[in-house]
Amino acid sequence: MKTIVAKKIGRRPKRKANSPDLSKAKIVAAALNLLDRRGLDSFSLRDVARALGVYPTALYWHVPNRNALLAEIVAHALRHVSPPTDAGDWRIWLRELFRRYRREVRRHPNIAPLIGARLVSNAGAGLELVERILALLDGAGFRGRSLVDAYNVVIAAKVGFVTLEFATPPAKGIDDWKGALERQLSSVQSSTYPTLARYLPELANRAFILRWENGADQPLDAAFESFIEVVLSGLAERLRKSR
Amino acid sequence: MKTIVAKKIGRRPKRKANSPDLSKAKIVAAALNLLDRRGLDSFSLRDVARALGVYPTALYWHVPNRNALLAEIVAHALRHVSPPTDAGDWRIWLRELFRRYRREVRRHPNIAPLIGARLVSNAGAGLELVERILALLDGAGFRGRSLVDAYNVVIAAKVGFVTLEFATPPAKGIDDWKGALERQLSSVQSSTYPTLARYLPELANRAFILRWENGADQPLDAAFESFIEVVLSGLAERLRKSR
DNA sequence: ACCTGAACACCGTTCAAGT
DNA sequence: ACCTGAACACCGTTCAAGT
Repeated sequence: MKTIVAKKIGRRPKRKANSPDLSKAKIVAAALNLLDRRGLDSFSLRDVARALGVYPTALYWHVPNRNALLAEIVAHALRHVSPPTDAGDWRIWLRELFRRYRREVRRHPNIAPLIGARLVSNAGAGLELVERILALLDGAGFRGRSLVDAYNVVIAAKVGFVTLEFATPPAKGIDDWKGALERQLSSVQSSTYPTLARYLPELANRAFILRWENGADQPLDAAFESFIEVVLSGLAERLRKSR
Repeated sequence: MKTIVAKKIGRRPKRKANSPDLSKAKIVAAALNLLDRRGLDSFSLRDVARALGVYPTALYWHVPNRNALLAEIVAHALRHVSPPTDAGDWRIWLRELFRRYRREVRRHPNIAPLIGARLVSNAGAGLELVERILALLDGAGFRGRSLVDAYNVVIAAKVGFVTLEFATPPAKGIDDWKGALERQLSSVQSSTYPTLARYLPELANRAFILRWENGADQPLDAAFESFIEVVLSGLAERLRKSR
């Protein structure tokens, strides 16, 4: 009797002293940690549960399913991409946004296959950033359909390059795959592929399609900066023409 | 008796009359067909085997593993992206390349998560296209590090936008996910997100992050064309500066 | 050479049961 | 409310065996 009363009146019981005390935040943190270490191909809910010392099915109280958890992981990993404070020129602001985004993804490269190629992680970051980009482009002078297009160009540029740069290597049979690629490259003849043969030293493992490591091991810094400048000056050109 | 002799002497026995007669080409074709209809999330080797009327393990004689098969699928789906014949200006050629690439991906939208986000499909298309792009950029005037950067910019642009545009919606719980997104958008207040609220009709389901269908149902034609022009004029600008 | 067939070590998810 | 525990319907892959 007393205990029942105490339960009803006292503060929250805390279950047991050293109970796992699961929560969505803990699950997401453990899952991101696992994803960082093992990659998406070997990521499983059962491993997450194991890491938390809990039954696999316990996760389902806090998370609806695997895809939803993956979306939460992405949102959590990118929570600090929040836009920088206003700078004068819109180009400076966008440049900073692109760099910050890449910097955050680089901290958790294994989320790359989840950001560009899956719609699930869409609005995870909230609409704050969307509003800021729209306001910025509006302020720069984009209007109507031009603004919609410019917005899509910005997002595609922001996410596209980074998704490619950190694309995950195959988990299974990586050695065979690497070997095949290296053999393919080393057998390049200047008679059949003259330009490729000439530039091969600068291109091998440092250019898309011709690499066997991703941005986690071989960051494409120079290419990324070029990409930013191309997009920014291209946008500026479009703005000039639209008036 | 007769049959046995005929078997030994006659041309290749064909095993049985209506035998599956498996081959890598047949497997890839069946697999792509399945991928087109069901999506990557529900794609399985066992289903491929079922479609071919064969034991799952039979596939392993022709294909080393699942990832390798996925790479073959992508290569097969994009086999017609071969570069168009030479045009005068490098910009015209690249514009045509971008459009052709998107057109082919659009025929098999479910390969999108395999192209940008997985290194496995790297050199599947062969080095022919790489050589042509390099030669084109060299001819346009890019040299040394500028050429390497320009090449990476071109590939990132070519693959990036399309990967995003055809990013796959979540297979599980799609209704919940859609509902949540639509509710989030319909609750946008002009007091908190003024620009977003103003442009919401043009943006909803027609802009990255704010859509619940991908390019297969809602193609972003205008945005794609803008993206191309931004990249091309940006590259031209860089070329001007580099001399 | 090419496929069958059994087996292994996994999955995500549902649902009843406990506390 | 939150977790255990059993169970279901799957996976990819290895390996021996058949023909």
